[in-house]
Amino acid sequence: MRHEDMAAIRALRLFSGVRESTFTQLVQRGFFHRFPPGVALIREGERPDFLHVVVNGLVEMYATSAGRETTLELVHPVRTFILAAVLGDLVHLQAARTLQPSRILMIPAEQVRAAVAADGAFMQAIVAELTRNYRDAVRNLKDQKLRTGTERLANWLLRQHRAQGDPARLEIGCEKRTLAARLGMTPENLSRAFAALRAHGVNVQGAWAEVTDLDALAGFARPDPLLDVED
Amino acid sequence: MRHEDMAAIRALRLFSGVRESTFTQLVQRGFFHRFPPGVALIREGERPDFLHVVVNGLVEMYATSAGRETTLELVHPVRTFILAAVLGDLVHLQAARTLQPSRILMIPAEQVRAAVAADGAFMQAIVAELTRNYRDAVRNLKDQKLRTGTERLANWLLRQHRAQGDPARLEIGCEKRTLAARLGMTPENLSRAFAALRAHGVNVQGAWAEVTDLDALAGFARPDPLLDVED
DNA sequence: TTCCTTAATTGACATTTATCAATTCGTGCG
DNA sequence: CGCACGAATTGATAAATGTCAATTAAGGAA
Repeated sequence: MRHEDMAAIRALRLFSGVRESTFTQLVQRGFFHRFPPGVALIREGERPDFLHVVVNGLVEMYATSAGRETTLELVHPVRTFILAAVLGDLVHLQAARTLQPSRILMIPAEQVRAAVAADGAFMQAIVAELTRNYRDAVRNLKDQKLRTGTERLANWLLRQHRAQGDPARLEIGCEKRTLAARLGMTPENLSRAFAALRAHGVNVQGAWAEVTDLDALAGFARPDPLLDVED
Repeated sequence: MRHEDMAAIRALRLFSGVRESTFTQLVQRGFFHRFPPGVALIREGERPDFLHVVVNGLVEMYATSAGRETTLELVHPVRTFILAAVLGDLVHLQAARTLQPSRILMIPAEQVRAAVAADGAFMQAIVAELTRNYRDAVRNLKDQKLRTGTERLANWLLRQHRAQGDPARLEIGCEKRTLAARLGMTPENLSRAFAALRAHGVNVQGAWAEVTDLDALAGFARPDPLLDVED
């Protein structure tokens, strides 16, 4: 494994404060895997074999029911996913697939559970991480229930803009169809939402969006610190 | 405190396996409070003072943004709420108010955090509880994104029917306006959804709903074990 | 009981969102 | 380079949901 990958993984909140021996054991018992885009990593309803860490690429968490499908989250590097299922050995409520060529560290679930029992600091970090996951889910639920599709897009753009360091042009970072599913709308309606935001200082051009009038966009989006700012 | 209340609280997943001394200290440092209906217990954006346990009555968790409001959860006895915020000393993402006269045990947040540090079994129980909360939130998000309003109502009825022991008539348990907000729709649309379900074996009469044709209702609702069955 | 207040329902209409179809755009491959 | 394929956009229409207004139903207080 590359040294900078290791450092990035070590820097994860999930491992902050854990003993060096705990961390090295977890990583050494795990293994890296490369996947092309479109590979199913996790299926709904199955039990977890590995805790996953996206080191490179992009992973989509999605869910289906009665023939419909939606995207719940996009997992960028460096982040873990399916922690809750691994800890409780519970069936996956979400499926996962690669959207881009991705390198993923897979740590055997049994190792994670053993490490939790052995290292109190790791358990503390896990409590913090689960708290974060829970609160992100609540924020997503509020976003979905309290805002229209165009408002969700506007606020997503504001969050991205900020996360990317307030650039002149921000990168969308995934196909628009994926963004649409993530925001809980159809691709057609995402197009119309982008069109509607032209009147509020947003210009889309392919995979990039230019924010020409931040105040106008914020005026329309009405961002809410409890919804749009992480802890 | 009544003995049966104490027993019910002790039986909470959150306290399963914790040392007797941990439990008694938490409860003794806490205190009971009675509230009439409609009392604001928690405000969004504030920091947690107490971990709450609903021992009696009914509490609504709700959230607002940009002038809109929605219900995220109804907390029935005996259940805790705002655990995640208490553990991390994080601002509340949800507000809480009583819907019925309620008795609530309030445990100082500082006590909870101290107990976590002192009792490993308590921390384990907390990991399990946070996992559950997270997964419930994910289920709610899937419900919201993958189903129409009428389908959410149909599946809610199926879950209630089962939870109440498959009775001939099930109790709705709250005002319809509250149920509407919980299901992410307006009271008007809830009325229409109930009307639509008459064709699928459901008869509403005031605070009760009669399921005359379970198969028909299930055929319409298309319940999903990953969505409608708890772990 | 009767009155009064609020919840619930119903209807008419507006808005939002989804669906289907038809182009257009963009990118990668031959 | 041009072609081919999938993504994205646009238009037309339908379905779902929200809003406003009016009416009915239900529950609590005098």
